[in-house]
Amino acid sequence: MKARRDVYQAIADPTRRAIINMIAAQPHNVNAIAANFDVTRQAISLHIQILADCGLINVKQQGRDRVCEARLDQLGEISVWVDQYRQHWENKLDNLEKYVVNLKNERNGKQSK
Amino acid sequence: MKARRDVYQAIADPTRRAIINMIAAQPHNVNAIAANFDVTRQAISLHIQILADCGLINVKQQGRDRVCEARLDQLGEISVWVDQYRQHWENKLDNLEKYVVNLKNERNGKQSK
DNA sequence: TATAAATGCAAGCATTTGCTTGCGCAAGTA
DNA sequence: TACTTGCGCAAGCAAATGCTTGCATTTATA
Repeated sequence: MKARRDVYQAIADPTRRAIINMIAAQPHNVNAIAANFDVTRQAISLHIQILADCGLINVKQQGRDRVCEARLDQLGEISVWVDQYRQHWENKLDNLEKYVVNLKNERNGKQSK
Repeated sequence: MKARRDVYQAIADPTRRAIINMIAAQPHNVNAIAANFDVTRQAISLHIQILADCGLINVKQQGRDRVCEARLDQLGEISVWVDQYRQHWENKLDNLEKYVVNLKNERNGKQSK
C-alpha cells in the first residue's frame, strides 16, 4: 500500500511543498504544522508521513511531540534532473559541471578555505 | 475536469519524465514516442497532452503527424523552488558534482567531442 | 479512388490520492 | 489520580489518475 513514493511525487502536492517551506525555516511538531492549514491534523499527518518516507523530512520523538525538521538533500535529485535541461531555457547551461563547481566555490568562499 | 496541472505534477510521473527526456534530445511525433513505451498510444497521447497543457512541450501539426518538441523553460520554476533550499544539501555538493560529471561524460561519450 | 497511417475522442474501469470522522493511547499537567 | 494534549491508526468516500478498447477523422500513398 505504501508504495514508496519518490521525491518527484512528494513535491507534486502544494500542501506538501508548503509544509517543507514551513519546517525548512524552523522545525515544528505535527500540530503546529497542521495549525497552519485548513485541513485536518490527520491530513497533515499523512503528508508528513509521505515526506518522511522519501527522506525529505526527519521526524523525531520528543516527549509526546513529534518534531519535524527539513532534510532536503533529496532535492538534489530533482535539481540535477532539471539542470540537465537547463539549455532549454537558458543559454548559460552548456555544462552543468561549471554550474555546480561555481556553486560549491561560492559556498566554500563564505565559510572556509 | 482537466484542471490545468502544474509543472510539479507534470514531472511527477516517470513516464512523462521519460517522454521529456526523449524529445529533449530530438522532436518526435506521437507514434514514435509511444513506440518506446509499453502502454498504448492513447495513454502516451494523454501524457503528451498534459505536458503540452503546462507548456513543457510544444506540439505542431505537420501533415498527419503531430510533432512534439521540448520547450522546457517551465522547468525554471522548479529550479528556482529547489534552489531556495540548496543550503539543506549543499554539504553533499561534492557527490552532486561527481554525479553531474558522470552524466556529462556519459553524454559526451555517446555523441561527440 | 481505395487503403494505410497517425491521431483524437469517448466510455469504462481499477487504483491511487487526499480528506474526514471516530477511537485509542501515551506523555504531560492540575 | 483525573484531565488535557499530541498523535497515530483505521474505515469510509469522492475525485483524480492512468490505462484500455472501440470508433471516427484527416492525410498520405499505391
